[in-house]
Amino acid sequence: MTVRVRFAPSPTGYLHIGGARTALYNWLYSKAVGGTFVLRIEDTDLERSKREYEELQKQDLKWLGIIHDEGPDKPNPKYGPYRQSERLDIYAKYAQQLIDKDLAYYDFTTDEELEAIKAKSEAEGGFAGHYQGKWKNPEMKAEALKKIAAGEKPAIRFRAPMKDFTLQDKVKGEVVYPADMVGDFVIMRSSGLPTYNYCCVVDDMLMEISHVIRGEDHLSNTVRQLMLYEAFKAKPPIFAHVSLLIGQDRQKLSKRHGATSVHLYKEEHYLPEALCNYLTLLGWSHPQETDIFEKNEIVSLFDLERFSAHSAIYDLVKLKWVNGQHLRKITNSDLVKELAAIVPAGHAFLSQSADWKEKCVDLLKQKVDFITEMIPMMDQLIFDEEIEMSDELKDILSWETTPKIISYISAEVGKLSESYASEAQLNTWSEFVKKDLGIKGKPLFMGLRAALTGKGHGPDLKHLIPLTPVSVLKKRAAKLGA
RNA sequence: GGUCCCAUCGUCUAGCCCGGUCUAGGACAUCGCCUUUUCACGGCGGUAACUGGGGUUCGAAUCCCCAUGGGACUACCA
Repeated sequence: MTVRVRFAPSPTGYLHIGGARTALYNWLYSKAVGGTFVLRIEDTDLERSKREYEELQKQDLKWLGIIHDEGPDKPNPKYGPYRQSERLDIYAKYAQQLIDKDLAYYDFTTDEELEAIKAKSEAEGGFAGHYQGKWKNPEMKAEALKKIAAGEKPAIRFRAPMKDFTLQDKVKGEVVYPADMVGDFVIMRSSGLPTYNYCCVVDDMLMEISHVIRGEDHLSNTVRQLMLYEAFKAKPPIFAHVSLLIGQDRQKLSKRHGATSVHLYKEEHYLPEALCNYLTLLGWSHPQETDIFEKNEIVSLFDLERFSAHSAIYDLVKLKWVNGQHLRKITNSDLVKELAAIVPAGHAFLSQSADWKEKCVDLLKQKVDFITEMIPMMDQLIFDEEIEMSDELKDILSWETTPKIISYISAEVGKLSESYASEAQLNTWSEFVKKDLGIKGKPLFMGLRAALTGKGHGPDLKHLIPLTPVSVLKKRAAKLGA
């Protein structure tokens, strides 16, 4: 069986983190079974849909490495077009078929009348929003055609069959929808635009989508789609309704929970593979319980059997850790490139030697979880000439041995003509302090650190000092001496 | 309100389908120790969970029912 999956976003905003997750699952599955991943744009909501958002979402997907095989920019003539706004004639044609078979009918009810009906049935404790059987009068068709000829614009409503429907969902198992669950529903709006549950079915059917992996929020609606597949005498795809992402308060993930748009993570220079890694694990489990991987590494073992059925809280703390793990996997030369790209123009990092840069990132990546944190860390550790009087530093300065070390280091640093001190030089200083000044143990190392860095703690001096410009060392020593 | 879905450490989860190997495993976070004469990274260890109640069974985290809690849907949004 040829597997064809799709990701079908609405271009009404940036790519949402939840959308990215379902896109990822679809991508993973298509790769796992050698299928085709289709990108379809669901832009039938003319009010909110914008072409620029489509572009932005595509960029976000690309950033994540989720590349589609078919889509508006990679059309297959057999299945396109891929924007619903460009398929309006198709929806009209299929709607007409349903009308002809009396599986759907014209509906002239106004919004106000609808409201009234709804209010009445709710007041009676009945089925709110169920319009079953209301318009089944056969004479109404001729009358409807007359009205249309006169210029009235009706909606088209699908006649919901009064029977149970059963779905075999890959995640939820067997789901039974009772016969009176939904009433006749609109498939074509009076504006001529199709509704979601209808065009989704027409498209999935025509695009020969074999598996629909989507959010659980569509589970209830699936019964409408099942009805339509039956009306079209088409075999429904295999469905997998993955659980939703929620916030700390267990409510649906929204803006008030913080960063929910993928582009925000891109701007913050999160590693795309780290985001994919984290998102994959939020609802799917690795058979070996491995928790750090790149998406290419798991395509061979990805399947639809390992989804969890309950929703997951989106947790930035764990994402931070995952990002740090990926950061430490990047080679130093690649990391140098990444860092060079985000450092402010004219930053001292850029003018250093290749060797210096590699050693620098090697040192920094042990200290942080995000690339962006490397810049302030580097500034503080290496280029900062100022001395900040922390309690820790004050304590070290109060020892009687420390001033001796400072005056010695100050004089020694002053003698240096090269740009950087070597590790050997550091050893010489250290030996002198130990032998000639008679300082050893904690006072030696802490004092040396204070004299050279102006700080109470930090990375190993033998790695740090060769990276620190002598000019900075001189200024620090001068300030400490004063 | 109605219909549907869900329920294991604070969080993500393994185990559940095919009951015993579960005194419930892993990861994040947290705490402690080791390493580093500092910090971080790393290593080791601790605290911490089967929502409740019935039933089936020799035996239930695993199967069934009810309750409770959470969520989704209930649009001429997607």
